[in-house]
Amino acid sequence: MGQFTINTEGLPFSLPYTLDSGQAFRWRESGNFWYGVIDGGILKIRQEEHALLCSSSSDGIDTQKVFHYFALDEDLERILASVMKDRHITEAVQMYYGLRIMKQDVWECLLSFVVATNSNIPRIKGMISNLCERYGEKVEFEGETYSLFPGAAALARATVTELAGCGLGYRARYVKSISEAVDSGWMSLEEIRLHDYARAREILTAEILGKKTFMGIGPKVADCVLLFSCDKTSAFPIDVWMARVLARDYPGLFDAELTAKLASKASGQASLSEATYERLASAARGYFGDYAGYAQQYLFHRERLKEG
DNA sequence: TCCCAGGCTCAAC
DNA sequence: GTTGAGCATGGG
Repeated sequence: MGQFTINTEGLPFSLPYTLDSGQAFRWRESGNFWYGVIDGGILKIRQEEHALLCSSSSDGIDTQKVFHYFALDEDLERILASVMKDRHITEAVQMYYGLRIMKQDVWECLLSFVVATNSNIPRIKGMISNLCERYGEKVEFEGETYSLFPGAAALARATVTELAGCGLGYRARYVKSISEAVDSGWMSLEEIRLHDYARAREILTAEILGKKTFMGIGPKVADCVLLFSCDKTSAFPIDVWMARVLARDYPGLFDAELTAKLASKASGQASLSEATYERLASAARGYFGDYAGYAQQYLFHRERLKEG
């Protein structure tokens, strides 16, 4: 039950670019305000010239929490300067200046991107919304009822059929087994967060006897989770949109063989093998540096909006 | 109606 | 190790 204002003078930040760039799927805009869930409570937020006007459903959500969630404590100017290596990324940065990589909850981020595979953003929002409405705790705020993101225990209790009923399709069994792994403590998301990028990614995509430890988590999902919720800013997720950008604007980064595989991925004809994905992402990380993930997000956002 | 989507799994080479 | 089919579903 708090209202507070955050002074953002001299702090490059765009709330709409950040919330609408495909890194989080639960924020909703209504009447000049954005509504979302942070830390088990509701946050209502609007950006003005030099301030963020905030209201929240709980006292736990304060200036410090909001600052951290939107990564306002990061030196964006320095970060962007470090990735502006060419005219393509420079143009994207200029167009969407102020877009930040949020620091999301790991569990919500992991489930969201597992569910996101081979789907599109509007539909992803629908699937996640269904999961929240059916399995999430309810919170009252300003006379309306909001649903929190369901915990691992609640989803582990659901049957695969029930989960599929949320529109998840074949992803339902991935959600079920990952929920069970987290609920039982077999998979520790907080521990994964503590490792460096390479090790964390190794754990997420590990295999036992030639089979995935956690079904539904491939290299791309892992990169999204690491970038958006584990502070691994060098992670460079490559989906069809990014394959398109790389094939068209960055052919010089890869040899002929990799460029050809990028092109077939970009046109939806084939998906990338784990080894190919790693070669591509590694080249991109090497080129853009420690904040390659920021470059990726600006390029992704621009590419997606080109369609209109 | 058809095509596509913040890909992944699994069998077959 | 690489490749290719199959996958559930709904938005455009």
